Amino acid sequence: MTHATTDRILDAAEVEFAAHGFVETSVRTITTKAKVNLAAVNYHFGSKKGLIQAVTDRFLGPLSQHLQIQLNAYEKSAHQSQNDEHELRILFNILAQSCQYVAQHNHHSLAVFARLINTAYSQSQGHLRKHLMKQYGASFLYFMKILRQFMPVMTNEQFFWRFHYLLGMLVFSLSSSEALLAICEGEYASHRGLDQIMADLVPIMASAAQAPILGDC
Amino acid sequence: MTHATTDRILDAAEVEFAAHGFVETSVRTITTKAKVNLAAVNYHFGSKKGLIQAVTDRFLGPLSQHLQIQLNAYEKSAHQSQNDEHELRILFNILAQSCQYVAQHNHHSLAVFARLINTAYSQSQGHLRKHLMKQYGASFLYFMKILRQFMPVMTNEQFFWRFHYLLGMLVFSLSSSEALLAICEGEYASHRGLDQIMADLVPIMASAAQAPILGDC
DNA sequence: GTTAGTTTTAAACACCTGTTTTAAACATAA
DNA sequence: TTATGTTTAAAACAGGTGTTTAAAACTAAC
Repeated sequence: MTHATTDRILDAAEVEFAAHGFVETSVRTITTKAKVNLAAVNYHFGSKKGLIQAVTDRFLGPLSQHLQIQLNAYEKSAHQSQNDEHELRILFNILAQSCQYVAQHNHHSLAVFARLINTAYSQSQGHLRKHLMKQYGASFLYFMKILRQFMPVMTNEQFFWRFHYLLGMLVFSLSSSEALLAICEGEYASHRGLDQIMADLVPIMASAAQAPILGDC
Repeated sequence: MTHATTDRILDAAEVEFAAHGFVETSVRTITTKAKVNLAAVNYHFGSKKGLIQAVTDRFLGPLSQHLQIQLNAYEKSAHQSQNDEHELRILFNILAQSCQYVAQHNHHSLAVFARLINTAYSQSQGHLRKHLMKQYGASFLYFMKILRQFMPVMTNEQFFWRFHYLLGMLVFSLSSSEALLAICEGEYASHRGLDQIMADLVPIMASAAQAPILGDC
């Protein structure tokens, strides 16, 4: 065992952050759940901020790596783009499968990750956003660059916003999946896992990506 | 003047909550910005929770009322449904305009509202969610009922999830608008307000509502 | 003008926060 | 074993949190 302490801290922090947000969860509850001394967080991660970044890194590192490889393979293979929507579905499917690949050993971690991104954007955690962009910006800019080719009929600005609208749908759906499952509990027979949700979203995102831009309705 | 104090508190709280979230903003900063004594919040609203509820009620009350009236008017007028997508756009536009109508005097309230919905759904224990559903659920079930007619080619279960995917896109986009604006600050010339975002989303949601359901990609 | 009810004020309360400190325990190599 | 570096431990630190208290100020009715 290399460092059981840091891993236990990361595991506990992941769960608590996802459940209650960054600000609402204290270092003390994390160290208590991890059965670790209070000072361990500052010793191993420097600060609470450092812990937050470490938690997200543990997920985003493998994700961006896997995504980059898949996108490289996609670009290498000839795509005579028969159809923009078809290519968009392939690309969103790559994103979905990269997420599932990273979360395959820990099914909770995908929901946790989505909630982390969600809170990073909706709680004004500017430091986290900047860190994420600095660390993993390249992978996602790469994804955006490829995606851009199949969303030609819009300006760069419109594309930027459209992309984040789509990303928002994905992030929110995953991070509120527990609540939604609780709502329709007993209502519907089939149970929807996160993989099912992501599969649902692929064609929806592809359609939404191609929706026209209207000045007025 | 009936109650300058409570109104000043609500106004200040709205701005701060929208900018920094519920947890990150302290009662002290609110009372300072409102130029009101610290104890005023607890005197007039009982607690910080009470203040949060008052802020959101000031938005959700008129919103659900306005929405209900508009939907009633929509149903009364004959709609020979030439086209599902067209009707969907009209309905999402009604939702968007209801939000804008309520937020016309205080632009921050919409972001606050979106943030509240977001946290209500991503919190694992949905006390807030249940409260909102009890108070304003009727209006939104009404909205869902009308929407359902123009999304016929899916089961009730599929409709339920699809609806929340769309809602998620709206909620996330509004509640993280501040972060998105910070990201593309200086990058693009035109400033995107919340009303612009909502206008963007109307055709996108209509397209996403009609996206096909695929077993596999 | 006096009284009763409401609102505002300043101070204090009790508690929780992230972080630091100092000493002890542990591990590893000479 | 001794020496060295790393990790853990308990305690304290300095500051911020929501809330409460008790006195003061104000407002309106009689």
